[in-house]
Amino acid sequence: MLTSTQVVEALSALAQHTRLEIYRLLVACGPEGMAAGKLAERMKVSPANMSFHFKALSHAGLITSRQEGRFVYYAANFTVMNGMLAYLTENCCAGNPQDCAIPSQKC
Amino acid sequence: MLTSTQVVEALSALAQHTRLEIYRLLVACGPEGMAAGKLAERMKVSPANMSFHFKALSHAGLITSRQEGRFVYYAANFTVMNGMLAYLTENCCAGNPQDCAIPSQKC
DNA sequence: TCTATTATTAAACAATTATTAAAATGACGG
DNA sequence: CCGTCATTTTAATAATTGTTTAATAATAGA
Repeated sequence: MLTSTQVVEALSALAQHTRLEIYRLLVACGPEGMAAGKLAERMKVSPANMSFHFKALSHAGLITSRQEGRFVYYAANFTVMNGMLAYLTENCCAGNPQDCAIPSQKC
Repeated sequence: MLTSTQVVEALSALAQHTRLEIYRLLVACGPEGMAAGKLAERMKVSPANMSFHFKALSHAGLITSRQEGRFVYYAANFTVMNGMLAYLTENCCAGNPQDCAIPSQKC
């Protein structure tokens, strides 16, 4: 279970065009992930800027990294994404995943 | 279907403590929604600041508003939330809602 | 109409974020 | 060790965001 602070952090990390694309790409890449440089080239973003975005994503726990020789591979971590989706579904969707139905009247 | 730009906008709108709480509260409130002032009081936020946050949320399409006498009632709109969840599930979760499984290797 | 109430807008400011360029770190092969 | 490659860090800057205060609408009731 994620705290609301963790959810806000994850939302912030994904609330930016470049980072949402990075995450999408890493999801498609699978558990092996992709080297930082290759990702930077693929996204047409400078390596320094890429590092900045990696930091935001990994601080939120959305990606992991591992060193392999001179390369650093990044990969998507689904745990936080799942936690975020669960939080939004339970707390912001009246508990109805696919069709957020009419919620109970409480005001 | 939401565009990635719409998804980023929705994520940005929710990627802030006060606004996530506003949305949560409005979901719990149901379709009748809640008056702006009451919500501001409940959240311990100044009316002006509240208006600022309302604007972000309604610009993203996450809430709607209606005038009723002197009051303006805000209510959660599930359409965009659903679209956002669908986008994240399909594009950022390898299509596996509740357990984002091991995705296909593409890199 | 005058006044009180409810909410939004505008202006000002502090704080945060995204980007770039330059310097620094760490890893490998000779 | 040296030099090079891959990445990160730092510093500087522009742009965006969140908050406050004051001013402005819009509505309702006396």
